[in-house]
Amino acid sequence: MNGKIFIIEDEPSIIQLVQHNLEKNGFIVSSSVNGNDGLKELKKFQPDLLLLDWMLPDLSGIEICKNIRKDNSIKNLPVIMLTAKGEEEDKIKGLDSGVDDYLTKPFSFNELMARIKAVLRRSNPNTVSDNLEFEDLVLDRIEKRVYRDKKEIQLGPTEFRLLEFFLANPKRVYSRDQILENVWPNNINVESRTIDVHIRRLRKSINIQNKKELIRTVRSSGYSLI
Amino acid sequence: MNGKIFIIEDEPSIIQLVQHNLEKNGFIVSSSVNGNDGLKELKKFQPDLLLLDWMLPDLSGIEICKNIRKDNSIKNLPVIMLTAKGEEEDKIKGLDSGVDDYLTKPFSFNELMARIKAVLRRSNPNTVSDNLEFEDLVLDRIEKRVYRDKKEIQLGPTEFRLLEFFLANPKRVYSRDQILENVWPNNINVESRTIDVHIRRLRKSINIQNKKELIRTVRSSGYSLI
DNA sequence: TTTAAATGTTACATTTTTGTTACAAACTAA
DNA sequence: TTAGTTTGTAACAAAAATGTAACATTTAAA
Repeated sequence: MNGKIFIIEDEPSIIQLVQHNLEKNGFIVSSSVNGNDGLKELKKFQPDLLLLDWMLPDLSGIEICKNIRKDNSIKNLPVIMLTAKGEEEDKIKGLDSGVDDYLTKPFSFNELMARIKAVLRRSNPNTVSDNLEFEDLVLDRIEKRVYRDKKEIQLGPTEFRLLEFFLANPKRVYSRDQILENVWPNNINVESRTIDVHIRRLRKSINIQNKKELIRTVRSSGYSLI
Repeated sequence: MNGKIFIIEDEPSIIQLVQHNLEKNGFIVSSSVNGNDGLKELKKFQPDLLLLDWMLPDLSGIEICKNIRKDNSIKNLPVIMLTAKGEEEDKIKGLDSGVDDYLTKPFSFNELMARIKAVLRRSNPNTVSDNLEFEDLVLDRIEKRVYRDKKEIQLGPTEFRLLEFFLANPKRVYSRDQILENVWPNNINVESRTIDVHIRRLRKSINIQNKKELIRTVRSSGYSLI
């Protein structure tokens, strides 16, 4: 993955979080905290996609979007709009102001990632790769296969999702709660110990002889790759 | 089928639709929403055919076409022009500006496909094939026949469509929903178990002794070839 | 109309996946 | 060290997904 993404969002903590995660996924990211600066920097940066906050201190997201559609040099830039919950969602749904997709805060990073990929795939099919890789581990989302050291490994559905989740941000430590939220279907209640068991199953599957352990336990925090 | 097609068209929804369908039919597709960018990207992409909108925000289709015919490196690129209904059709008919064929919007995808094939067959006979192949499996769309290991196999209509669908992207895992959407006539409601049964029928038909199973079940995800 | 083919559905057997528990082992802090 | 906490592991039962055959209904063909 190697696209460029620009963010216009006035909440620094969101920028930081999203930017950090996107960069880990191989994107090149730049950002701005208000609309006017954003529009200027946008043109310099030439992104493949724009993440745009709905409420900004100066211009609204809608206005920015209209400006973009009018400007020939960036007319076709795909835009994903970010809205706070309840913040006139319907309007956005209704308007075809050229927004390619929108997302309601708070959103999970996985969801954002999925949308980004969908939008990029539409506009620029070569930007997105559907393989997740980490060291000698390869996960093919299209064919739903996993390889370690070029040899295929059989995983159950939950193990697959679990690994997919970790691979999006290798090395990052996830708490059991975070894992639960992102890997299990919504609103499903499972004991937190369940995760340990699945981790154990995943470990069993992806470990091969003479190769190092890939899943790290961080006591009282959670798990991560490497 | 393995040609590369480039699209210059300012209406994203048309691009999306056409691109998606062409890719399903095995073409590699790239696109641009305006003339100037299009001309540049065209040369990089080296397509076997160009779908060109008549009305574009910057250059007109005609101008683009003239540019192409002047440029030695892409001089012979076949072009199919797309025109909105009533949009000076006659002019196009009359002019020999090097357009190989033209099509009036709205057009059916089947019609587009037929023209593309016709044009490609003329210019580059090897690009077009109406056979889908995968390993020792051959599906002939014209004669509606299927062969495994050179021996003909009898399939029911649904089995045929099912196999045709899988063959467009072998190895790719499709969910039952995706299969439903693409193989069954629109808006038809069938139980998702129905798919399993048809898969089973297809399997029964295409499996021959001593040959490996061709349809893979991916538990909780769907099915794929190989 | 009669007959055969194609299709959708259901029921049941089989296999796989999953969640939970119980206990052992490892770790931490006092 | 020891007590308390956290994690690893195996086993088991319950739930879910899939394969298969049989049957009823629809559609097409003769």
